[in-house]
Amino acid sequence: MSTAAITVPVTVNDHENCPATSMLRRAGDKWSVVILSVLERGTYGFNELDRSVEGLSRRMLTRTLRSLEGDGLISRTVHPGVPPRVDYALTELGRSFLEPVRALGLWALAHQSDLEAARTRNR
Amino acid sequence: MSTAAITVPVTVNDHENCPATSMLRRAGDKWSVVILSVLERGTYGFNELDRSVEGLSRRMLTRTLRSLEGDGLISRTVHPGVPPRVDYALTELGRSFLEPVRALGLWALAHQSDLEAARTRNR
DNA sequence: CTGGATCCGTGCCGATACTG
DNA sequence: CAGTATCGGCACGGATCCAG
Repeated sequence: MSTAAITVPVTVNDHENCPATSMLRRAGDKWSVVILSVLERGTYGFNELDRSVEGLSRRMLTRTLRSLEGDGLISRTVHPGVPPRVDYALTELGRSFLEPVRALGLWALAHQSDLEAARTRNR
Repeated sequence: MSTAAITVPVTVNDHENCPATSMLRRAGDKWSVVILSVLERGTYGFNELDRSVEGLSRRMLTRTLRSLEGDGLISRTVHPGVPPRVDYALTELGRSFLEPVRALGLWALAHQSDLEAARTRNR
C-alpha cells in the first residue's frame, strides 16, 4: 500500500430526503415564518391572520396553514356556531422551531452590512 | 379614555424587504447549503463540485455559485492556464453563515420523531 | 367567517447541445 | 476544465369566483 495522497471522494447523496432539508425549506418558505411569528403573539382566526400579513392571499394562507398543521407546528381548533370560528395557535414544536429560525434571522441582521457590501461590490 | 381592552393591530408589512428574509430564502434554497457544506471541507473546482453533489446540474451549479459569490459567502479564484482552473472556497462570512444553518439542521434532527409523528397523524 | 375550486402568469430547474 | 444558450415541464403563488 502506497503512502501517496488519496483523494477521498466526498459526495452528497439523496439530500432531498435529509430530514434537515425539509425544515430548511420550511424556513425559506415565503409565508411560513411570517405566520408562525404572528402566532407567537397569541391565538388568531383565519381572517385575523389574513389581515395581519400584508400581501398574503387567502389561498396561500389556507395552504400554508394546512402545511404547518401537517408538520405539527400549529394547531387548528374549530368552534362551531354562527359565525363559525377557527383558532390557530402555535404548538410547543412550532414555538421551539422559531428559536433556530430566529437565530438565523439575527445572523442576517448582524451581518447585514457585510452582505450589503458584498452585493454592492459584485453588482 | 375607556379602559376597555384595545385590540392592537399587529400587521406584518413589507416582509420581502426584511434582511432576514433573504437569508432564510438562501437557507431554504435547493442547492446553496449543500454546496456551502461541501466547500466547508476545502477548496473545490467546478467539475469537482459537480461530481460531489448528486443530482446537481451544471446549469444550477453555475447559477448557485454566482449567487453565493454575489452574497459574499464564497470566493471565486481563476487560475489561467491549460487546462483552466477555477477555485471555489468558503469566505469567513460563508463559514459564519453555516453556524445558524447547522443549528436549524440539528433542530430538525432532534425533533425528527415529533415531525414524523405529526405527519403520520395528519395523513 | 372559513374556506375550496379554477384559471393563469412567472420563475425554478433539469436536459441537452455548444464554446473557449 | 469551466462554463453558456436554449428549450420545456412543472410547481409556486396571485386573482377571482363559489360554497357551507
